[in-house]
Amino acid sequence: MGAVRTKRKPRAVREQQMLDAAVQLFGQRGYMAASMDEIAERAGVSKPLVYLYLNSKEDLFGACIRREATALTEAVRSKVRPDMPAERQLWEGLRAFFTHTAQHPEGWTVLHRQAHTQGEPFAAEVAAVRAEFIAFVAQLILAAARDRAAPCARGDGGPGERHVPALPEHEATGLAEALVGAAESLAAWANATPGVTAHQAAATLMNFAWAGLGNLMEGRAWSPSAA
Amino acid sequence: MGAVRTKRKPRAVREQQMLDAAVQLFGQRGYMAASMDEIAERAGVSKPLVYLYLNSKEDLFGACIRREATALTEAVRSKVRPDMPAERQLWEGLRAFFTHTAQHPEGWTVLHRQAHTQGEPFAAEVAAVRAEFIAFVAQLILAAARDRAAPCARGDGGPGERHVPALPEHEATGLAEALVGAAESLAAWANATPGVTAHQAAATLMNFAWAGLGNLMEGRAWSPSAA
Amino acid sequence: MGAVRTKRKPRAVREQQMLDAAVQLFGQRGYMAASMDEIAERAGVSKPLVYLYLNSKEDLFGACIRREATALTEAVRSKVRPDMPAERQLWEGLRAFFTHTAQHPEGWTVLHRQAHTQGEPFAAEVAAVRAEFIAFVAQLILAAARDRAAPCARGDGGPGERHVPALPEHEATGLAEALVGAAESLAAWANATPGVTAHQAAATLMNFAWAGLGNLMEGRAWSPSAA
Amino acid sequence: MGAVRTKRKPRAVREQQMLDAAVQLFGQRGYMAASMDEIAERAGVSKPLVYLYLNSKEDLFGACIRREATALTEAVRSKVRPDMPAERQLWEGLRAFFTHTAQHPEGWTVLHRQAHTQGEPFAAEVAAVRAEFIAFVAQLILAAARDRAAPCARGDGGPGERHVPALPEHEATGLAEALVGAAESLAAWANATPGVTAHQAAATLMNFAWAGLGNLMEGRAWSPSAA
DNA sequence: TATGAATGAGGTTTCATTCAT
DNA sequence: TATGAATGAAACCTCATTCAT
Repeated sequence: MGAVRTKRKPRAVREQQMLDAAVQLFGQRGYMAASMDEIAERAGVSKPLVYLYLNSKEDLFGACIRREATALTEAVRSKVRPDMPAERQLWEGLRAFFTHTAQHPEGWTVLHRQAHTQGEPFAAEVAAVRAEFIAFVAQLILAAARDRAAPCARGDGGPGERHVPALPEHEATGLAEALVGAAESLAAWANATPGVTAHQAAATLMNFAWAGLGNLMEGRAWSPSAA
Repeated sequence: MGAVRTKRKPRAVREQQMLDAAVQLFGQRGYMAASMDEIAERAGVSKPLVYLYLNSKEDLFGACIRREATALTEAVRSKVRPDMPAERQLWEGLRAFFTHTAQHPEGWTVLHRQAHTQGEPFAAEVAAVRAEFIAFVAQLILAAARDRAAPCARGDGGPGERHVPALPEHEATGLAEALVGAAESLAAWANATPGVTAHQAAATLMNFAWAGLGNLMEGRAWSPSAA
Repeated sequence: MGAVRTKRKPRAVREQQMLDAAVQLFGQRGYMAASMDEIAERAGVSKPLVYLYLNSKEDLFGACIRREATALTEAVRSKVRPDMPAERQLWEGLRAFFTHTAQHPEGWTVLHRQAHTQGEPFAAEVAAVRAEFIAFVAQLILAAARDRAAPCARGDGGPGERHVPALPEHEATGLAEALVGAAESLAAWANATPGVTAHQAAATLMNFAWAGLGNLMEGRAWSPSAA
Repeated sequence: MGAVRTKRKPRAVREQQMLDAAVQLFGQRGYMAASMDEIAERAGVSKPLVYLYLNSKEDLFGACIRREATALTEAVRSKVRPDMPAERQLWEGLRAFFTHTAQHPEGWTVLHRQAHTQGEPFAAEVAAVRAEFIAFVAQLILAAARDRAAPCARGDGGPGERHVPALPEHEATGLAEALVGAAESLAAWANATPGVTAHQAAATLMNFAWAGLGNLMEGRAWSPSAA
């Protein structure tokens, strides 16, 4: 069965067909359970052609990961301008993220679920992309901390004013990790829950995170002793 | 080569050996890449015995998931008493969660990474456990909302007092999803980052989440128009 | 069709069946053209069993080479006693060699034809066995040279007597190489020519070689200028 | 990667390029392990062109064998004149043989090693060439026998003179087989041993063979009872 | 209870070969 | 003349699973 087998397309076209099929199947079944037979069939080509163009199952998987990671990164980057205030950057970034993952659910599954599961070449590859995201978010958090601190610094300097130290970088990374983790989880949830839009998911997360971060930066840290 | 093969142990003991081996290997290699041969060898028994006791690879994987899910649930439940305030419940629950995942990294990997990537029987099983967690956390959030609302309600009732409506359940679920997602992510991060203790991970997450939730419940919701 | 598939034999038996089949097919078709499918079928077992016991096609081929090389070496060694005179040792060795190669033609083909053809692991293996043979024959030639020289030395010592220098080792190796090459070639010829017995082949080669060697050692070397 | 692909060469040139590449690869890897892909690449042409000119892998291999066999035969034949004495013919022929095999090692490998190991079409082809060589050498041996016998016959006819019967043809063939086998073996040995020249190899073999043959023809046959 | 012996089915990969231009 | 695009067939190898003891 499979797709109709059209003939004699240029290489680039066929390669995209293959990657599309592969992302779908890797997303649905996982790396090992997706067979090259099935991928070739869904791409509408014969198996040898897949090997001719993409070399091996591992290489094919790697190509999928790279394509999807690049697409996601681009989608987010294109919406985030460095001259926006940090808060706005975060909001736009999250919206782009949830929008993209909603439009490419299999791609997102491959990146989020499957790539980690396989051995070192792939785990490392997605880990690198993810680390970039984390670092970016950590920078935003630090920038936001400065943004909030500035008005205070410009304040009256009266006796009640507490100096707000810059958030330690190490702490910012932990927070970024939490935020990104929450985002990843919400993306899967939004994809699986009908009626939840990307906009809503982004708003939920901003609600959850932003105000909390604000409090935190103003020195009102939560402490176990309070509980 | 393989564990020492001692003889004639009672069934329960043998079964635990097998599950231990299986959890290790499923965690390290994934469901498909872990072979029954290797599992049997690492368990120190012959392959037919594995089949005699656990029926099939699928059943074995299911048994692993159930055992690990139960253990994790138990670990958390045993630390959370319903008569604690919601905030304390959340704190203790998170601490238990991070402690357990740190002590059973392969089990956590099986639940978090591997179970999702296989077909329906397992994804559903682990999703069910996760849904319980989410529901529990959502309840805590709603309870906390009430806790915070109560003092206000008991307040002076002066003109400035705004009535805080109960957080809508749907919203609470989204927040719980985000919190649990953040927790899962932090668990993996803490396991992979030397020097991060379960205590610290829990505190980071409380810091991140709790204050924000508080703000949110007091009506200071974040809104995109502000950005 | 293949052999009748009898059941539940002990491992050692099955392994010999497999090696028998493999030697036959490797001999007839060559390493690459012989398929594991066909080997398994001819051995009367399923393919996975071949892999279970012999690991891989390469290992199987290696096992064949080692078995056949050992058998040939043993056959020759068992007939050659170091206390025989060199001439007798050579004769008995050649007879044993031609007898064995006549009785195990496929084994001989594997050693002589196929093993060289494949990459390094095997070429080296047979080259090692062959080098042992060459060295052994070279020793015999040198010993024979001494045997022949001795009576002369015990001669009258008159003015006509020329001292015969020990044959240089390097030369002996070249001669041994030629002799062994001739033997190898004659073995194939004898196998392919009906009516030529091992005894005759051995006698032909002794005729060809021994007298010539004798002349050579007595100083009557052939020289191009004579031609 | 691969040879530079120049354009529009006449067919004969292209064919030689292909045969050159094929002989190299068949010699290095063997018939089955050499792929048409690699041959085409090394020849600097596309694969369909190889098929256009040479039809199939089998035909290509056959063409290689024929080309190399013809070249070797020509090289030897051009140095051997029927009016030379048999001894001289043998010496010149051997020298030409060792010289040619040293200059065309892959071609020699294809003829000596690879052609035999494949199925019937090729083994027969190279066997035919070899049979011609053997027959030629057998004739030389018989001729030499007559050369040697003649002077004796013309001798004094004194009482000690034994009549030397013409060497039986069957015997001559066996001896020729041995000689050619030795030559083949020495060719491989000389190719693999640095510092051994074609001249030396030829001399070694003449030394080994000629004197022995002489003895043999003079009736001093070796006999097992002597050993 | 426990295991050595055995296999059907299916995986990835490669190859010789052809079509359409 | 020459080639990029494409594939049927078959190779090696592994796995989950069962049988007979």
